[in-house]
Amino acid sequence: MAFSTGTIRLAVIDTDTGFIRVLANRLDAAGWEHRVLSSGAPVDELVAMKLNAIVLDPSVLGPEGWSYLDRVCGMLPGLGVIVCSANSTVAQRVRGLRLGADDWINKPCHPEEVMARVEAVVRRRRRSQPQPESGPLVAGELEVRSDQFQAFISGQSVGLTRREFELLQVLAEARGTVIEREDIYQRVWGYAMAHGDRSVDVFVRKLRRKLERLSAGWRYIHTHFGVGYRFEPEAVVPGEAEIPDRAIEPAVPMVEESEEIHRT
Amino acid sequence: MAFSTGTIRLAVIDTDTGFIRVLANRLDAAGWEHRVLSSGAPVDELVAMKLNAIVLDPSVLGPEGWSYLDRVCGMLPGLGVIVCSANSTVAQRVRGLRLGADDWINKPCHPEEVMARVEAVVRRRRRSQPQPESGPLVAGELEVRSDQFQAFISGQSVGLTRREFELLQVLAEARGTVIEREDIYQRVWGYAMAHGDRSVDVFVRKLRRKLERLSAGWRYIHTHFGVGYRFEPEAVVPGEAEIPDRAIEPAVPMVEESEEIHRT
DNA sequence: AAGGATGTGAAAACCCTGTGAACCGCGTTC
DNA sequence: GAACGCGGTTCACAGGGTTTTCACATCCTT
Repeated sequence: MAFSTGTIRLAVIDTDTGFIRVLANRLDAAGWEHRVLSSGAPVDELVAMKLNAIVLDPSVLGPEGWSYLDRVCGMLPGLGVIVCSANSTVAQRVRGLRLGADDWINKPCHPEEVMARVEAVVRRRRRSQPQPESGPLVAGELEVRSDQFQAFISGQSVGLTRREFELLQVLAEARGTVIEREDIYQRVWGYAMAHGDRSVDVFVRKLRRKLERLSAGWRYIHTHFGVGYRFEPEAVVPGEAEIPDRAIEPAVPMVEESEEIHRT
Repeated sequence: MAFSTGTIRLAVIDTDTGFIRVLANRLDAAGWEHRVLSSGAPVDELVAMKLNAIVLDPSVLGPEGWSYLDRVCGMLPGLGVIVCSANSTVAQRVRGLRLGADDWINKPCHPEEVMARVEAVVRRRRRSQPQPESGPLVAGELEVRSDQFQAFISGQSVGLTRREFELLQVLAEARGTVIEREDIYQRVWGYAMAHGDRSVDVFVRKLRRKLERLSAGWRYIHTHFGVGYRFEPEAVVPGEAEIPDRAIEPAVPMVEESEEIHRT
């Protein structure tokens, strides 16, 4: 499972329009979620934004700068704080860093460097902060627990192998979205899928079988012909199941055909 | 692994005598344990020093600078790396930070600022693991006492060596959670696991053997094929003999039976 | 109906873990 | 100073679980 950088949520607190515009461009290009604030937001608002880091120019806060910095660092020990100011002195930088800032950059500065420093700060924070562990993902009767590398149905382990589990996780995390085979392969195997490789199909088969054994009344993985697969827990209606002429795949009841097997 | 909170252990890799002398004075005054190296030490030597951070001037390494930086950051993800160089370009700083450096300072610089930045980096790394040390951890018949670097079963010492104890501690602290081999190695040995290293397996074997000798009725360490190990005390049910009764592939047999290769 | 795509079952290839023992480096003992 | 005990590392092999590969059946779109 190779997560790329994992997108970063960032807030920029500054009023220097030139700097902001250039930086925002780069942030957009890199796909970071960001927001620009023209004044110091209350700490609880920052909390609500669920940020990874903030870039702060203390000059927009005036004399309140130090106390604001202190408050933010104290209240949000998990937040990365990068100060970016013009004309700072050594004493100021030392004071800021001791107060809890993670880095202090001098303007003018290159947006690429700002981003690299934010990355460095967030990287180190993530490494040490054992992730809050997003609670177990639940869907239908299924429970996917990433801390166990395993899925459970009514408390029982589904007995998935590592690959099977990662496949399920990739699909389940995209709940409701169709993912193409190439993407699935890329995300689970970590490299590009060779032409004609059937691994994904085979693993979907194994997954379906194991899930079905413990959760017979539900269907979780749906096929989208010519595209890929989609995860979506759906209770099987007794009446329209088990169509005799298609003993193998009742997961695609004819009634829903246009919905199930449709290449958009 | 767990360093005390106060003092910082630092290595300075530089040959700039003026800079070194001034910095060393401050470090002494602050009571930091430090060492000056005039060339890049092999990674395993750095490991042995149990450092919190290094301050590195890549110019002493010549063209090897980048690869050295890469190697150090890759092998010692827990080490704080502060690069301190003269005449660096934005591109160089970005590259260094992306390679894994935590900060990049330009010379000339004030020693106080260097120290403040080192503190900031180390603080980031520590902030999360302030495990105020809970009392002795008890699991099944086992009692893990970190204050004695030893585990006990019904009052008797299990006779663990240091590595064995640290392995047990890492696993036991994560009670119930599967930990991957790479993570285990990283946390116990302190640096990245080389591909193909079997140390973890060997130590798990030793641990299991010693635990079993004094607590025959319990199993503590469970294997998760293709992933790693999980600590969880489980009483052995007399009725269920260790008969590897691998019946005719029930596909999802693992309800709660196999004890050695147990994947929940 | 043709042709490409997916479902299936099983064999073959590959990789992981358990295990015992040799091998090293170090500090202690004789 | 050499032998010895200890802890840690590296090897090699066995056994078996996992992944990949195949061949064929079935299904969908054109």
